[in-house]
Amino acid sequence: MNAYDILKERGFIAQVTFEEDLRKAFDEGMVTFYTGFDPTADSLHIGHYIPIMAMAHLQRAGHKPIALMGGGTGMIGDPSGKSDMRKVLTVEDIDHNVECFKKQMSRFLDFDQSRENCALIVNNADWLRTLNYIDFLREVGSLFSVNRMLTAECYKQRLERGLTFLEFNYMLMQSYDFLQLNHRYNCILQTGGDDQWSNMLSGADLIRRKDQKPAFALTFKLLLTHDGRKMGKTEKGALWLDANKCSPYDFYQYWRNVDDQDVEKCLGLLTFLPMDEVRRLGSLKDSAINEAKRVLAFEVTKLIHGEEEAQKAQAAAEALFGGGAQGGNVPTTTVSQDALAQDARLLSWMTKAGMTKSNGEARKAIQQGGVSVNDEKISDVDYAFTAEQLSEGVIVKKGKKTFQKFILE
RNA sequence: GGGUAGGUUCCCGAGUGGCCAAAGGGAGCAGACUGUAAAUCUGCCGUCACAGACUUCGGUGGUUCGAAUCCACCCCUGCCCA
Repeated sequence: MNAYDILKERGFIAQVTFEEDLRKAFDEGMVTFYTGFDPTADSLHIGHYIPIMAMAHLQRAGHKPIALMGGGTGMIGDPSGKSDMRKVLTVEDIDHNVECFKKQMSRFLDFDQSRENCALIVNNADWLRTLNYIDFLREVGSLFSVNRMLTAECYKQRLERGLTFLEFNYMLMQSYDFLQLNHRYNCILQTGGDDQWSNMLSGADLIRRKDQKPAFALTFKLLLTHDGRKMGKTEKGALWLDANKCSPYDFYQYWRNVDDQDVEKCLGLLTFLPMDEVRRLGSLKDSAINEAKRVLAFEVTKLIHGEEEAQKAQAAAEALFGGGAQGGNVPTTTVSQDALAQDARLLSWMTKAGMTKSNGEARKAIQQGGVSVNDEKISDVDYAFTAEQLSEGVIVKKGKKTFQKFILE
């Protein structure tokens, strides 16, 4: 099956240039393609996941992925979809973040150098940080029409709110990246999120105009819920792929709780399950669809955190929601003797464990009857743990879905 | 640089001397109903040692018994002009 059709069938594709030519290129041999990542944080989050999955699919189909780290462009900040100018990062921050990204990506892409289509990681700092301004203007700047740039959707909004020259240049930088990758690696396709469409188009255009060579752009759908909200936001912020920033259990729970209407879409985009299976699971109705959600949560957690962690998360979830039993891998907080002696109150421990944002919130949850300890509802706001209790471990439940285990050190 | 409109709690957005921890909406949390779903209804929604106290309305000073509200200077943002 053609690589393009695989992506299409699984629901990845939002916009493409020269659809038929690109499909043909995939058929004719190995296509080298790239996706850019802005290293503005020290972990990837779920928003990066779709492009990475797409890269993985394409690599499995025999094509060669390049993950381009925006070590240079990260110093500018992409204005697309941002209402305010981004904070400008230091060189040290960016270099650190690039390292973190590399690690996480190696779970999905094959970097084995002995393969012809092994994945590459390239940093655009290599050519951007040493760029000569005059040369750049003559070589690239002369090929861009400001008039046309101003009509691009990504700038329109910012024109009303203010746009700095620094940010305005982002499009040129990104286009120049594509040109460089084309020269260095014969890369002919850029993929990315749909919010990048205009930047990507201008890159492909640059190659076509400068070198009269074919170049393509392909965007993926953003991961949205059926009613158009961005997926992957939790009360703690973005859904990070790093286990320290978002535990495998929480990660599993997020997918276990997706809306019915979004299950099939998520299975197609976020797992490698065959599409027949995806469609079967997606067609389940009423409470039967919980089966599909279990599969989704397990598969996605497995891809990101490994099979062992996924199994632990699933076992913990099933024990907790199945009723009573002390699940194995619930997020756990260890309590030292000293700390207990200082403050044994339930509400302050809930806050320390991150179940609630403040003691006040914990207090309110208790007052409203939303907290139980070992399945026993707590109504006393001043409820305190005892050492005997904690030596066995205690499961605290807030609301229907938030569990935390406390155990004496 | 000049003129002008602004900067309010997680977000949007009211408030123009005491009745303001600050309307309304959204998000979030909890309760009911459910399928660990959605929709709906109800309560909560600055912090704390929680019937009380403390800290917030761009920043710093000032006027006042009392300031988110008035004054001065400063910082930031939009728009118009150069």
